[in-house]
Amino acid sequence: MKQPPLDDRKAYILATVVYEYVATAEPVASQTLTQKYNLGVSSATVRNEMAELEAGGYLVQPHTSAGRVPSDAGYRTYVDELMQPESLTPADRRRIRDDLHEASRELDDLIDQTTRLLGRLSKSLAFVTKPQSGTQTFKHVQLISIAPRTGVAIVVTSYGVSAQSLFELNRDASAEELTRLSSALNARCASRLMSEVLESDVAAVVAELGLGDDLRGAVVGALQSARASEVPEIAAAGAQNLLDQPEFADVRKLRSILRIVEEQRTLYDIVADAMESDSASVKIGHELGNEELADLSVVTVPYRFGPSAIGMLSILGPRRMPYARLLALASGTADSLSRRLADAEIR
Amino acid sequence: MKQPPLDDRKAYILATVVYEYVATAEPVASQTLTQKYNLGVSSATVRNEMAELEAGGYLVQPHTSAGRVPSDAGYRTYVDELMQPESLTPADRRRIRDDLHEASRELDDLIDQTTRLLGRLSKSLAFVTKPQSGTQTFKHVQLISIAPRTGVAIVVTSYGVSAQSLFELNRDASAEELTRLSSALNARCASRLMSEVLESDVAAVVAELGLGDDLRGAVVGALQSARASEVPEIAAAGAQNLLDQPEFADVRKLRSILRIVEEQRTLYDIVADAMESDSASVKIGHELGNEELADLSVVTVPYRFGPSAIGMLSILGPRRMPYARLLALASGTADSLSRRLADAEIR
DNA sequence: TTTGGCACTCCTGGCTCTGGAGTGCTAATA
DNA sequence: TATTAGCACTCCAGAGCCAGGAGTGCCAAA
Repeated sequence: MKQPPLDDRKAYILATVVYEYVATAEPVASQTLTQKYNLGVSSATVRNEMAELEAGGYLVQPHTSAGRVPSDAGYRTYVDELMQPESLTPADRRRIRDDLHEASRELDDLIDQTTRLLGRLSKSLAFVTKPQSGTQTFKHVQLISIAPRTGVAIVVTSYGVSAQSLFELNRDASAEELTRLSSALNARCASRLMSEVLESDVAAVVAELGLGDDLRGAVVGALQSARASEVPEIAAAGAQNLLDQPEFADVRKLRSILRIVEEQRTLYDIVADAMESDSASVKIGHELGNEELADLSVVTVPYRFGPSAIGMLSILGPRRMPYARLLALASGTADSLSRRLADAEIR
Repeated sequence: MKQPPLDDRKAYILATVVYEYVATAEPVASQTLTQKYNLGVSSATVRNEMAELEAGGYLVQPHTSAGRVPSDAGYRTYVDELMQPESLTPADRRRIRDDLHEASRELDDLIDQTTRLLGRLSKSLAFVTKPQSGTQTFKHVQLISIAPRTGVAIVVTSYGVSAQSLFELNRDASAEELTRLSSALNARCASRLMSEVLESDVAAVVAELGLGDDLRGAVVGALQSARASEVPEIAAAGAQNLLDQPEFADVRKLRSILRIVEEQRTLYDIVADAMESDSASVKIGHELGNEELADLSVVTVPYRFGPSAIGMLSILGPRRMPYARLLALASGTADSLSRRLADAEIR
């Protein structure tokens, strides 16, 4: 498993094997390469090179007399060093623009629609984490009485309306009372980061106005649901696209995936460190850290609100995926989403 | 395909075949019946009876020398006339109560959680339509200014907060102005059915107060998203459960299903007439009216808000499903959901 | 009307065999 | 030394075949 730097010809052969395997899903034979790509050498030479690439850990042979298939390390080298970055096709670019342009302004709906779009374009399973609270700022809270002893607290953040929560009171609260509380809270907390709007702020204001514990609870509840939870919600779409891939001819493969999508925790673990690094990331096979997902890969790209990443947009597919194309697709979609969010920002 | 009424023994045999096939997924042989169920007759007699049941269209034979399997008509007769209704097991009852008790009070979340619960309990694919507007009444609208020229309109209905919509204005609107408009709308429309709150009402109030077209648009937008659309949203969960069933060993089966779940239209068509009839309904195989779903069945049960059905709760599984158990499960869950909604009602 | 008996059908799984694809190695060549 | 033609070898995929067994249908007897 020594991995010396590859000379040009080996690099080209590795890249070609990946390319061909991605396209055909069949182990790649030396002869296929010499026929389809003009290497200028015979298939015997290619065989020698391939044997060395296998010794170096870049290729594997499903069985003795079969062609070669890239290993995790092979894909990794391809992604890091060999592949030609692609840019979006005009058709895709237009499609993204149009779809997101007419998308909802509500944050949740916007994320859902983006996820579905990405699923369709990538013909894979797409998933998108909903924004985390990092840069979300508090804009407004409003308490409304909607029935005797019943009210609703609405929290608006810079991303838009992000939570409402019903509450019940021990007694009727007058409209003025609620308005006074709302105004005082707004004055005290306006434009702070959501993470810095604390329960103690609420308690202070409520105490100052001489109001009851029930109102304090109502506001705190609404703030809590407005703050993203530790594991953000994740929207997913396009699972059925995976069924077209030959690697899922066996149903058991699929079961693990569907289960993982349904319990979002694992999905989140996969993208969490990409979120940290704040840049595009590709995880290949065993790099996903989950034996059940060992023949899958994930491409992850952050989307932004202003300067900082607030969520991730991912594509999950067979390890044999068109990495360059999917990276372009994810980046393009993330850019559009970021722009869309910036436009809709509440200042 | 004559279908004379079945004598007792034939009925018992048919019921047993269904029961056994549901349990084992293997064609049922005459000997299996005589061994496992004490029929008091020999397998030869059972064979004769089964041949007649086949002539009557209740059973089919996968091939000449195999056991029998129920036909659509066989299942239908079983469901309509032969099966023993079940009631919930105490364990399930407790599970439903506990899960829904700690569920969210927000309508959307509540439906999502109910769907997941039903998917887990039924070990099948569960889907639940979100409420349609039939009996939803208008409770409250509130316009809030949250930034210069930007506001949000919140609509609260009897089901709870059901829509918010951001709007922009040509000019700054004062808080009083917005409050006045909100109050006037509330006074005019309180407790009307959502379907009877019309754009003309909004226009009238806006005109009366001498306000601008932009405000009118804002309110109308919020009302529109609060009204359920023609095809309501449908929550689905548990697709991966289907993978455990032998009928999905072939991946192509699954593809159709996942596609149908993703585009909700077909799902809605399936339950739409059950919605009309306002009672539990079972659709078996071809009764679903879709060749791709011909070896599936669906159990559908309405849930209520007060006296009238506002949505449906369905379980989709292989035609070979435990009908009595799933009916009990769906009914029990629907009851709990209805009760939960009634408790949370905003009066 | 029921039932034991029996011939018959058809599926399933295992086995063998063959063709072909692809390799690795060796020896010749540039 | 790097390349290549040639060839033996390996292994898979698919076809064909066979045997076992499960289950039926029917007949004739009870």
